[in-house]
Amino acid sequence: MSLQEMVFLSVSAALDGSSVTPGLKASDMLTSALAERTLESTPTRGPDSPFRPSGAHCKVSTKSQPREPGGRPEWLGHTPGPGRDRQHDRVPDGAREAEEEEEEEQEEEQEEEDGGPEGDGLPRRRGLRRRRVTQARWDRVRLRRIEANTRERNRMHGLNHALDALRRAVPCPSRTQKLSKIETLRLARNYIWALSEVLSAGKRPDLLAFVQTLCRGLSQPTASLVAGCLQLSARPSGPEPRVEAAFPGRATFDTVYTPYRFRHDAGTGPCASGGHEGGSSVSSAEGGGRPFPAYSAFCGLAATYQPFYERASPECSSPTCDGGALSPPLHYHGIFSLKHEGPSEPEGHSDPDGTRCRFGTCRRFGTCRCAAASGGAALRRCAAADAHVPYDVQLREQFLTAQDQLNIVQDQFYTAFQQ
DNA sequence: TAGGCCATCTGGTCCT
DNA sequence: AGGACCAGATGGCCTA
Repeated sequence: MSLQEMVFLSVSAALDGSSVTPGLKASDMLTSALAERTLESTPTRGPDSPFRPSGAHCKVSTKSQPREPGGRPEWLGHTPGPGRDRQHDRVPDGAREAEEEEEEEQEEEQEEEDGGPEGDGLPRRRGLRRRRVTQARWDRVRLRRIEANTRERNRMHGLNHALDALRRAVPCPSRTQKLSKIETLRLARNYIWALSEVLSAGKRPDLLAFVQTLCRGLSQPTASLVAGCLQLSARPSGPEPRVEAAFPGRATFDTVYTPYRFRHDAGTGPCASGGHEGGSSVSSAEGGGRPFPAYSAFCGLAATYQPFYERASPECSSPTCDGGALSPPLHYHGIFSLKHEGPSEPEGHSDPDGTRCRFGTCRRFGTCRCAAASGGAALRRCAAADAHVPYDVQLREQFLTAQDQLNIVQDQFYTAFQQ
């Protein structure tokens, strides 16, 4: 926006008594316009900005030439700002910066005493005093910008790592086509929902219905990919055959209800690295990389259990309702509390081995919350620590295998959002 | 070639 | 003051 345009807009806004830019008054716009003029046409955005390299700068540098974290961008060394003295680039001396800074401050103090740069004797208006952009100041600003860029880059890398972990937690990890970020989040949400429905139903569901739940809200390519990974042709409509008829045998169930890493990468993925990922405990506890336990095991136990869930509110029962009041249809003694309740803090204690418990039900304390935040490990530790209820332990320990899986997916989901 | 996806830069805002 | 977080802008890569 040119100075003329900004002045025009500012005046117009002043006449209207409104702001041109939300949160920015007309007077502020005028001030900023003057400040821009003061900076002697040194835009901070756009292709002419000294803060960004001209032309290609983004993906090329990271894909073809991976840039070292915190490394000095190539453009920095030889892209002087407009009107800059190239001599300064050859003398990046800290002493020189300090000297300039001192000189600058002395000049400003002198101007202050003289009553302004013009020396007219009038008291200088502090609010309008503009600090001149010196080389030292310019370098400092640029250095801070570079550091901020590095932090931002690392932050986004962490977010992407969490998303990768989430991709491995959901079914259908295609080695040829990576799920996009948004599709990964949607699929994870659907997966949580589908597993919750399995647990809440307490019986073997239709495979097709399961897959349809997985594919809700996904794009057609992703839905086809999911269906393909689950060895099911994507059919948006039509009769829903019983799983037993369409896919006899348990292998299909294991395929559907078992995340990829438990089938193929058990104990080797990021979840095996320990930490907060929560998957290693499952692998080791179940026999060091053994495939995830048979689906029927926990289904049978679940069927014998008392109803332990509450259905989600029907006003928005479809996972396709993005941003709506969507929660998995399971609320199991407080273990799951995604959206409606939110994560609660433990009620004044930790679980027996000192692990902070969140979200779950600890058998020992009854109201202790654990599991989701730390995967199934914390819940298992809570269970193993109590030796006075062997029957209950056995039942729940077997049931936890399914619970663990759901917790892990939720854990990945939380991790992705907490990054 | 258009559109989707992504990485990066950037400035603003909020928080510690 | 400095860092985290956020959203807009930009341009590259890939695919239909």
